[in-house]
Amino acid sequence: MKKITINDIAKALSVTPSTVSRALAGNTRVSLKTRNRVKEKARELGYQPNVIAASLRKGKSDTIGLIVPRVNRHFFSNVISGVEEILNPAGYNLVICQSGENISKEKKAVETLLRNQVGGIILSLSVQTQSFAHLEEVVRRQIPLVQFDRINSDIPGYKVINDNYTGAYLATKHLLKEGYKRVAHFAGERKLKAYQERYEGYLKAMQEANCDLDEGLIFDNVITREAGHGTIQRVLDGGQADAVFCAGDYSARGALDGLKERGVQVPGDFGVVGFANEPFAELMYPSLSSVEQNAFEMGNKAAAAMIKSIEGGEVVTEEFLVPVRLIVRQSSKSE
Amino acid sequence: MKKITINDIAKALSVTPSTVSRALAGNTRVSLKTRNRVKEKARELGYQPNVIAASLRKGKSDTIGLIVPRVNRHFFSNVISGVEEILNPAGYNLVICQSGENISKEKKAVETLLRNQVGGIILSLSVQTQSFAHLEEVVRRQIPLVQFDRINSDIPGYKVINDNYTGAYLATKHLLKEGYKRVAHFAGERKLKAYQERYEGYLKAMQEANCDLDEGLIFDNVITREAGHGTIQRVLDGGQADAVFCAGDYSARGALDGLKERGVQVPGDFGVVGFANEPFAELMYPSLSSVEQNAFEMGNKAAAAMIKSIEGGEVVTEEFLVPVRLIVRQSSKSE
DNA sequence: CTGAAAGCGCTAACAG
DNA sequence: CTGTTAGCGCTTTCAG
Repeated sequence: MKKITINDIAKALSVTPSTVSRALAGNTRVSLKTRNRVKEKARELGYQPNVIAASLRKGKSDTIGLIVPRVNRHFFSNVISGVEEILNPAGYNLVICQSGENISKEKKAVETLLRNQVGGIILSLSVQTQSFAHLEEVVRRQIPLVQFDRINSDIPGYKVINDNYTGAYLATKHLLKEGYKRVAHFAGERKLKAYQERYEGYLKAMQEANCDLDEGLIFDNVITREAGHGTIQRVLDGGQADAVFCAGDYSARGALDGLKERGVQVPGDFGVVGFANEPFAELMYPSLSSVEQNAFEMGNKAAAAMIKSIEGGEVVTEEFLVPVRLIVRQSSKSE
Repeated sequence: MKKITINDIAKALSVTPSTVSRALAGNTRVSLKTRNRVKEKARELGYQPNVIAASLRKGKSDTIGLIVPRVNRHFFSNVISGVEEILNPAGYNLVICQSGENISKEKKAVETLLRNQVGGIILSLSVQTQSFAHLEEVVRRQIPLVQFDRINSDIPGYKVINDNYTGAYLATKHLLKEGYKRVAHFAGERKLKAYQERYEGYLKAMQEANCDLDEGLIFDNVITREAGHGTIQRVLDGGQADAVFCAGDYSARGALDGLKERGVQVPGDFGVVGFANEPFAELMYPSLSSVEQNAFEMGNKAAAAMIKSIEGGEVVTEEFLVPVRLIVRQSSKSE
């Protein structure tokens, strides 16, 4: 029941381990005949390569680390699928870590991946993250780093982001076109670029419509269902808005809950558009209009960028924009 | 920009690498003073242990592999969180692989994990899986294996499962109690124990109610939304049932869609209960009654079982039952 | 309490 | 086309 190694194959065939290693790697410098004998014997003995040993020797591994805030978010789990779809056929393995939207878990995840000598790290920042020493360390160690969605532009390397600006612009414009006049915005953590861009897209649409830009229409850091639910009450009490564009579907859901409780007619008296097109959006009553992000494609692009980084050698700083599209449902109709 | 190793620390302190290794491991056989000097110097130099090298030497790693059909299923992503909650504090890392409900991807995942010398594998079988050579290989190699949810009882090792039987029993009984007479069952792949048990729980409730057990009420392998949608048409055409207990929420959702299209009143004319309590269950209209599985706790238990396997040494075969509960919503009321 | 030495399994110069 | 040799970074006997 001993583990069988290339040495065992070598002995059985009276060749050296180097030859076996080369043969297994498909190196054409060893004769086709030998290559086949080696492969045959390997199968016969039930040989399984020890990638740990190979990684140690090569100082590199074919494992890519992926850090996401949480795997049970529709968006992130689809990104994961997208990443896998590219990475697996290319011979890379994926290790997934969760930061739980928590900076210290994020740091620990980075550290763990580095200690495991991963070949590269793909990550989306936690909302909490404000300091970036852990990312700088990755760069300093020359480990390829690809950021997606929630990124920090100051860190070198490839980045893959949604066209948040356009999505927000379209969503807001749509509400205005449907006849809503005073569109509020439930923003996310604006220190994160994704949320800042949604904010800007919203602003742009409002300015184009010559809306009197009221700071009182902007509510920062409203991303959870609870926050959405609480904030919509304040909006209704103040009476300053008749619609809201939310930077996320969860706060939109909370807002819809709150509106229902207060007996406000949606759509009609109040319009709501979210962002992310979570699976629950189409199931709600009224169904929630939302901006769909192409999570799967983001995953594809991030993985492709990672492979390029690894194989390219040098660090390239470039941002890829993934298009989004507005999905109009009931919550934002004119009536 | 060289990587710093224990040798560097050893040189800087004029001790040997062995001492550094022991000191870092907290071995009390080295003096407290030396231990502190080593740790201090390690910090100063920015030392990061190379777990790859340690794993190679020890022939074991602190990485646990987790194989799930897909991460973007509510149930599985919650299991992941539950597993992480136990594993991380215990000093283990988690590698997550997706089988995509596909036997060959599942086999490849197992192989990859073995090649990476993981310390153990936690998995839930893909629906497709009918042959188990890959699991036997894991056992043969003496790698701890913990199965959860979709398990094969013939493979040795710990198993963590839902109380599927009771859940199905309660769901079916509830429908009967609400006045539905002829309850159909949309079963899953009955070769999988989880689905077989749900089937048996259903049977038991039907028998207790002295229902004329009609084979025509049982529909095998109906787990997707599409299958549920298609099958409910046949049920309605046949007119043999006035309610259905589905082995999963997706088929229940499909059934609900189909019933709505046909203008059948739910609840009232037809009752529906699902299984899994997916997030969409409470949002549907009518909201879907379902059996909630405690995914998070399953994850906890599976992780704890894994640690026990690793630390215990010998293979213990034992099944842990995780309780479930029926959540009654609109779709199964009497009217 | 610390050191010396060997080796986990594999790869990659360098030779021939 | 194949062999020799050295070593990736760490842990662990065995000595002392």
